[in-house]
Amino acid sequence: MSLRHALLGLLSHGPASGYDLLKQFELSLANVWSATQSQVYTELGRLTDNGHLEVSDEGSRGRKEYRLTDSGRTELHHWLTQTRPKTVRRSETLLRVFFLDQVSRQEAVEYLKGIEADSETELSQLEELERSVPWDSSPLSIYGRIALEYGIRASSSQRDWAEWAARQVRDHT
Amino acid sequence: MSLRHALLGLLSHGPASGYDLLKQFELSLANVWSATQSQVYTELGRLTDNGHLEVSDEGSRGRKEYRLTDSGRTELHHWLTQTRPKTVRRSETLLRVFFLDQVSRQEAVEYLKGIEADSETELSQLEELERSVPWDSSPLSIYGRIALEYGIRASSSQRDWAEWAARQVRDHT
DNA sequence: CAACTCATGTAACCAGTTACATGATTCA
DNA sequence: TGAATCATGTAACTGGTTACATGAGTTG
Repeated sequence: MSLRHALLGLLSHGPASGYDLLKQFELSLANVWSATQSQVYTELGRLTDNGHLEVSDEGSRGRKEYRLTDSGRTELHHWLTQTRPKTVRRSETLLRVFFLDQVSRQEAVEYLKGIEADSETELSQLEELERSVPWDSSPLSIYGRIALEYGIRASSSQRDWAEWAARQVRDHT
Repeated sequence: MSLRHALLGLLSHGPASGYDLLKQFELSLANVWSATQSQVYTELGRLTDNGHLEVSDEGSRGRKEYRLTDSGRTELHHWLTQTRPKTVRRSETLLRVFFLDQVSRQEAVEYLKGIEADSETELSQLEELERSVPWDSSPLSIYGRIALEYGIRASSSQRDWAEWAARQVRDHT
């Protein structure tokens, strides 16, 4: 369960409300981990119950500000250093490739060209993002830049693969 | 819900039992889509109820063989040509990168070197698989080869990224 | 004062995992 | 005859999505 750790991680940079955290999921974390509103509020409740977080302030409009406890910080550190990320082996894109023999060759090429176009679009967006962020030498900047670079390399690699794959199918005699 | 379409896709190559399909998930589909035993049997029941599949034979030991109906074939074709794969934006690996500023620089480098090693291992396994399969010019071979190539490119790209990232962190003054 | 944003909470549902339960057939 | 394999089914649980519900403060 990584949502728990995403929340602990975000709160390691300082206290925030559920609403604040939700914005972070939509903005900075959008390409890395998604979370819904109901999920965030529910998990904040659980993390408070088990002592990883505490409500540090209650503001207007029912706003509650959460702060990481020592226990929460320990849990975050443990997750970062003592556990290995589990890779999810589930790609809808690739699953379809497996069954492309069920459609005409032209339809298969169209599918792969669609993937190529989507990857190209994503790549452009990430490159634009890279240009627009004022990178400095702070830790956040360094690691944010590294995460972004991952996305750039991944979408570029996927674009090249899709282009190659479409050619394989088209040229196949 | 792609498990449904994975089952339709597998059955498009001919009738099979739940048990047979489970083997396919463990072998050929392992790197693309995973499914558990309970999931497969439950979904086969649902697909039979809604007419996408039919029980074509009942063998010994309670074995039931399922066959794709016209309705099922139509659904598979529709999924392949009329719907776009949705990309899951959820990477535990990358989520951790986002919070690496919470651990020492040495721990961060160790984490990234670990990713590099894991990607390298995966790459070797996929390359070994590629060498061991007797590829021919059948549709299954063509598309299987394309799917495998995706994995090879992805793990190679991830390895390079992790190596680069570790260097960024180590050399950062 | 209407529209918008801030802000939280919960219920119902869907997909996927783990675990339990059972029994038939094959093979050494 | 005991172990392995074939074969299916279901219950309990976890993580994630969609939808509903409510209300306080801000801004034009």
